Amino acid sequence: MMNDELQLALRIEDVPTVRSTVGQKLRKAIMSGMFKPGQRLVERELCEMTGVSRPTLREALRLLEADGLVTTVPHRGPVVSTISLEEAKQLYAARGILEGFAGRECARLRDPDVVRRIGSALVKLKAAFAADDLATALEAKTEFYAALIDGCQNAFVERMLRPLHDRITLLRMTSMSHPRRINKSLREVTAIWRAIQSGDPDLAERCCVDHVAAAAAAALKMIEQTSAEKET
Amino acid sequence: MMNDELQLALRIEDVPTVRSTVGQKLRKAIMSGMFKPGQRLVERELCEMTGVSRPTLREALRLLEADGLVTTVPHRGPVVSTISLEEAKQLYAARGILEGFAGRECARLRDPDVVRRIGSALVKLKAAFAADDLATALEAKTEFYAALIDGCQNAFVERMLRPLHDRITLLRMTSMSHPRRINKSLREVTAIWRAIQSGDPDLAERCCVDHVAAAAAAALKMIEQTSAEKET
DNA sequence: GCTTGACAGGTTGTCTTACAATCTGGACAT
DNA sequence: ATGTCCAGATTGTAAGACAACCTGTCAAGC
Repeated sequence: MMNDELQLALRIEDVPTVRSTVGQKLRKAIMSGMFKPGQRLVERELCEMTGVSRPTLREALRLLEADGLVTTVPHRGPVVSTISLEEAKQLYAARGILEGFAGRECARLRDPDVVRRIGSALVKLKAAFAADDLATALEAKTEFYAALIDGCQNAFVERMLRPLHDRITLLRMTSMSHPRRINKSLREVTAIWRAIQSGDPDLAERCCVDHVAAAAAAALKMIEQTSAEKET
Repeated sequence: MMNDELQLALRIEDVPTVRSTVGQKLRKAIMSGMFKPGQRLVERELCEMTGVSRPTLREALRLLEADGLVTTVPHRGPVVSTISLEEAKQLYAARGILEGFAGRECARLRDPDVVRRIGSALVKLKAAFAADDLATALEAKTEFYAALIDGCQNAFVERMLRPLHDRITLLRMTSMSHPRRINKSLREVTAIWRAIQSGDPDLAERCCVDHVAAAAAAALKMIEQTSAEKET
C-alpha cells in the first residue's frame, strides 16, 4: 500500500484547482511585467480577465500576498508590490544566506542527478549567451537555480527561496536591469558548479554568496540610478 | 507630510480586518493545542466557532496555509499540518541558518534597544526558571526571539523566521517535548547575548547555530521516541 | 473470508447576489 | 490656496446555492 503522506503530497501537486490556476496566471502576469509594481489590481477587472468569481479570485490573491508579490492595503485593495532600496538590500542579503546554504548542501550531497541538471543548465546558458539569445539564457538560469534549490534537499529553504527569486525578477521589472553582467555572471555560476562537482561545501557556499553579492551590487546600482533619475 | 510608504505600512498593521482577526484566532487555537496536528478543520464548524462567513474564513485559512500551519488537501479540506522526522530535521536546519544570520547581524549592529530587550528577556527567563514558572519562561523566550529577529533588521528574514518558529511550537505539540533542557538552553541563550553585547558577529552566529542544533537534537530525539512508541 | 463495486452522506470548490464600510477625487465654499 | 463635504467606486463581508468529489458503508461476487 502507498504511503499516506506521499499520496497526499502527490494529490496536492497534481489536482489543479481553479484558485491555484488563477494564482499562477496572475503570478505570470505580474512577473512578465503585464502588471507593473505599484499598479492597483482591481478585483472586478481581474475577475473579468480570468473569468472567475470574486471569492475565488480573492483566495488566489492571498497566495500572491503570501509570496510578497502583491500587497493588500485594507479598504484599498491589492497592489503589485514595490520595493525600496533598503528592502532590496535586505532581499539580496536573505537570498545570499539561503542560496549559500543551498550551494553548500549541493556540494555536500553531490547528488548525481542534481550535478547533471546544473551542468546541463550551464551548457544551455553558455550556448544561449554565445548565440545572444537572452530568452533562452533566462530560461537556462531559471533551470540552474531550480536544480540548485532542489539539490539542497530542504523543503523549507525551497519554499522560502522561490518567493525571493520571484521578488527579484519583480525588482528587475522596476529597475530594468540590463543583463550586461552576463559574462561575469557566467563565470560565477561556473565556479559554483565546479565547487559542487568537486564536493567542496565551503567553496560552494562562498561562490554562491559571492554570486548573489555581485548580482546585488549590480541590481542595487541600477536601482539607485533609476531613483536618482526620478528625482530629476 | 507623511511618507506614503510609511503611511501604508502603518495602515496595514493597524486596521484589523475580520479575516486577519480570524486568522490570528485560528493560529492561536492551533498553537495552543486546541487543534492537534493531523486534525481536520471543517469549514462550517470553524464558521460557527468564529461567527464569520465561509468566504472570509477560507481567506483566513489561506494565510495559515501560507505559513505552513495548515495543509489544504484538494476536495478534502484543511488539516493541521503534521511533520515527519525528515521534515523536522530540515525545519531546524533552516532555522539554524536564519537564526545564525540574525545573531550575527545583531552583534554587528549592536542596536542598544535590541541589546536591552534581549537582556531583559534573559533576566525574565532566569527568574521564571528559578521560580519554576514555565508559562512565564515560555513568554520570556518568545520575547528573546522576537528581539533577536527584530534586531537583524531584515524584513525578509523576519517574515521567514516567524513561520518557522510557529511550526516548531506546533512540532512540540506533536512530540510533547518536556522542557528538561531548560538549564542547558539558558546557558546557550546567555552565550548568545554575551556575544551580541560584545559585538562579536562570528561568535554570535556560532552561538545561535549551536543553540538551534542543540534544540534540534533534543526535539528530534523526542520525535523518534514518540514515533517508536507509536509503532508498538 | 476477502475483495470489488455501487450507493449515500458529507464536505469542499465555486458562483451569484447583495449591501455596508471605506477610500478617492473633485466640486464647492471660505 | 486651503479646507470641507459629497458622490462614485471599490473593498470587506455575508448568505444561499449547487456541482464535484471524497469517504465510509454495505451488499454482491470470487
